[in-house]
Amino acid sequence: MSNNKSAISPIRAEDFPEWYQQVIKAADLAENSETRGCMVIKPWGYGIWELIQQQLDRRFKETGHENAYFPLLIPLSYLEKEAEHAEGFATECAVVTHHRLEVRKDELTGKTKMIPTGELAEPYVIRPTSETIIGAAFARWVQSYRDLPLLINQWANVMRWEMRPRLFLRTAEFLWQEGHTAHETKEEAVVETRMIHKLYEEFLRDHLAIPVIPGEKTENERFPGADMTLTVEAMVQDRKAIQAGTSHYLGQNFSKAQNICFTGRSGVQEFAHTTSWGVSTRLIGTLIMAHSDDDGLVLPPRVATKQVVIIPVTPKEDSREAVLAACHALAETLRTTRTYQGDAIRVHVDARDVQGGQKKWDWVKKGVPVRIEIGPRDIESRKVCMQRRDMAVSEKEFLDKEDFIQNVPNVLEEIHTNMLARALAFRDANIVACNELEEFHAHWSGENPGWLATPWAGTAEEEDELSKKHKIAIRCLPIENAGLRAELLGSVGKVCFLTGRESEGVAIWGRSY
RNA sequence: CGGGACGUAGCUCAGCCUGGUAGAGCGCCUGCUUUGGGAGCAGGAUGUCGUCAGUUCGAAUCUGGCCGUCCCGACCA
Repeated sequence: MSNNKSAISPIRAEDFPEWYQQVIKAADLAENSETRGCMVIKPWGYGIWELIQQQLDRRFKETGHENAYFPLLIPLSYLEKEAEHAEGFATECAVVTHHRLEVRKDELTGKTKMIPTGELAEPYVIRPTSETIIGAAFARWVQSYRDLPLLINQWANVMRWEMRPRLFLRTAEFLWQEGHTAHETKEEAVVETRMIHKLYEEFLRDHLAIPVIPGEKTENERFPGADMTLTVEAMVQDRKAIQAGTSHYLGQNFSKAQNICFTGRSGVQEFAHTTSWGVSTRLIGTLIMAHSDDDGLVLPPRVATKQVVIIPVTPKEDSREAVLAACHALAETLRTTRTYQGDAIRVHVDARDVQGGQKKWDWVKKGVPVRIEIGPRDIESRKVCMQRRDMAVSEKEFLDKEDFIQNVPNVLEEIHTNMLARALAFRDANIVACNELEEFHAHWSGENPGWLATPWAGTAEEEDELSKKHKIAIRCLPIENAGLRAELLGSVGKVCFLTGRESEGVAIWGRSY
């Protein structure tokens, strides 16, 4: 039975937030758990995270960083050391106050109750981020300028008691990596901050096929306790912005608060300059919203746990075995002789005992880049039927099997390139220059307004007022070569649209997640 | 954390107003038919009705607390 209905309901145009949740469900990526605000990441979702981890971890190590691990629980007093930082996180901390449970049986009902006892003298905070406890370790580890730089990363979970959780985008507990480094000079620390910023930009582009605008946050939007916060901002399909990664130069704020000091080259005690930077499972939410369509998830090939799925077509019992054998043989050939981006092609033969149409749609919804069908007729003609997730579900291409085998890496790369180009075209079509205040105000009344690029010389208070009024924010002040169209940048004036003062640079405004 | 809606089978939901201990569709299992495709027919299994307490002879149904989900707002490194 053919129909032209989409696999996901509602579709994006009808109800974007609901569509997002349905995509996650249909692809079996994650689900809400019984713990408030926390998700269970299911194998198909966790597999994406594992690939993100592997590929990022490789790059961190190439740039000189080492992994370590620090405690989940942070003494409350540590958080109190840096006032601005403490305030920034105060409202979203889970606190551990007891260290044992007393078992009590209700005499009447026989039910068991667990009562927390053994109150702690000093409560612990479940880390919302680890600056303070890693800083405390750095203070012990650093004695001399010869101990610097210290380049540490940890893969960990953190917890922020979010008021409005959303799968992957904002969960109470989430997985991330947090880099923490300490340097002898400001210059070195800033170079580190920018280097990681660039690394994130490239990772998003080259691995997740998401174009981002690299830029700096204004003072209002900065990480609590940072001197400079760099961000990579992605636009998703409802034209909202997602901060996909951040890299902070923390100055000497944390080193002074935590006494990360060392004897410098001239024999004088100096405070280290520190940085921190991170990306999280929010990247998965970002890639879902950036790429998926009304038939479900669309996975960028590099983070697809299965890049090619082979579906046997077995219309008759007597040819079944031959078809299955051909499928497994093709899978084995692809696995052992072909690579994509340095890794063996990840191939899967779907030999489940379910209808072919069902299999096909399952893999469409899961976003597998390439689907291959092989039936008795294809074996005879030495062909395969290829379908690509970046094309319409109904589109098929019959290819000579040997050509296909040769071409698989190119096809995957083509899908990646297509996805990136599509996302880039969408983003560019939805950022416009704005030089007039009236025009600026009018822009935000639309349903899903895109972003504005404006000249800007306002104060923090003026920025705050505009932000609150329209529920927007300056997403970033783009750095040089941020990848924005020259035509767009060319039409941004030199005079601030709000204050009339000479503009200090371009600001990108948008609504965000 | 404020305002609103909701919580019944794996999923989507009906039943609740007018209390008498559960239903549909989809999914699942079995069989037959079908087979380049999200199929059809027949039969079958599955629920301490979110949780705790109260009212009552009796609670999915009435009342209250708590927990959770979704939407709007505040918050969001």
